[in-house]
Amino acid sequence: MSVQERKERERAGRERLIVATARELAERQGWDAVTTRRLAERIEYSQPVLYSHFRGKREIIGAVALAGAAEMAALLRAAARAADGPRARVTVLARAYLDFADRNPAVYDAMFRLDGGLAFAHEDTPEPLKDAFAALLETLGEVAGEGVHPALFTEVFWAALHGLATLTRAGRLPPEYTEHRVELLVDRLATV
Amino acid sequence: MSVQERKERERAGRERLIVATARELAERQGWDAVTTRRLAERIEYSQPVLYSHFRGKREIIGAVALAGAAEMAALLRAAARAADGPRARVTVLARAYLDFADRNPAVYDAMFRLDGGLAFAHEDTPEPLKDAFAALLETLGEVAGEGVHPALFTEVFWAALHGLATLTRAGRLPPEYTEHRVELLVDRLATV
DNA sequence: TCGATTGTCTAGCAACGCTAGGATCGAATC
DNA sequence: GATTCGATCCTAGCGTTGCTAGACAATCGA
Repeated sequence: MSVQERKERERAGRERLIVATARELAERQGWDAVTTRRLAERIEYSQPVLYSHFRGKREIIGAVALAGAAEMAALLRAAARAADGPRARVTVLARAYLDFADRNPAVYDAMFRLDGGLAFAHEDTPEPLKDAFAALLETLGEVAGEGVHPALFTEVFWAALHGLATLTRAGRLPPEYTEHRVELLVDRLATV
Repeated sequence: MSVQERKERERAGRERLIVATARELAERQGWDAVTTRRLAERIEYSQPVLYSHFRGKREIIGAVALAGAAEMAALLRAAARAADGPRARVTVLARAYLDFADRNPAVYDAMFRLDGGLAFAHEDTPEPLKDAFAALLETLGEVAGEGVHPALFTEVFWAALHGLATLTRAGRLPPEYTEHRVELLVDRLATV
């Protein structure tokens, strides 16, 4: 029995290694550089081993996305806790979101831009993703305003942040005015 | 002299054929299906011919993006013209934008999600892209509000639309409430 | 009519995601 | 302690990708 448990532990450890290595490689050189060959080499196993853990590259991206979502949710909650008052919380939340996207572009892409084979906006959405949205909702729901559904408000606010994050990184928006854009967004969207 | 002109016309025609075929194929089966081989087969030339017109696949995506930008700019202006009053213009503009993204997902991706090797937010940005932004600015600048730079306001509004478009199509946002989100966005962002 | 130039194609390179099938190793049995 | 047997892992290879070198043919100027 203990032998089998040890094997399962080792297997789980190797799986974490795969995900962490994929993330690191993607963050350092972009997702295009995350090939099954390179990834296999880094973890010091052969290619087929990857396929005993994941169906394919897509699922590896999905695993990175889930880990990232958990991390992001924690960061957002920590940021919100550190501010006083609904309005201030929204501002620091927005900054924290964009900061996360800026510091972890590959993880952010795995979560929201790439196809990681994950379900969204359904009841079978993975827990970490639902929780990341919940983290946004907790703070943004406070400033949705009268008669506006908090979830709908959160979706709109989130979409705006997502747009700013992706367009800025793609070079579509000059980065120097990000702070002004955030201020404008919070000013207009948040009631109070 | 006339011979050379004829050849140049034929060459230009073939280039348009390449771009149109790439667009059609991408729209029908997604950009992944747009391989140099398939594209060459459709235009009834061999692969290397593509490389005598474009540096590579990236530049073909870029060409599709430019054509799409011109088309989008015209559509946005037509939509805005059809509405009376600044506020109504903003609403139809937003709907027209999301509609374009929804009807031409591959072109939209070429413009704003994929790397088409185009410059952005610089003075050497291609004219069609600057003009598409200008089309947004013309309508959105009217409702930026006192003391808010029209371009900055346009960027924020655009980012929100872009977020809604991409997150919805990726299945991150349920599509059934799109109209409510647009209403909320216009309500809050537009002054007047 | 002949050489040069232009245009196009065939063939092939390295790298990709993914998989079939054989070797190897460790645990359980006699 | 030797032997079987199943799980584990690797070698090798398939089909496809973007892109290119070099051969070949058609066309033009002299």
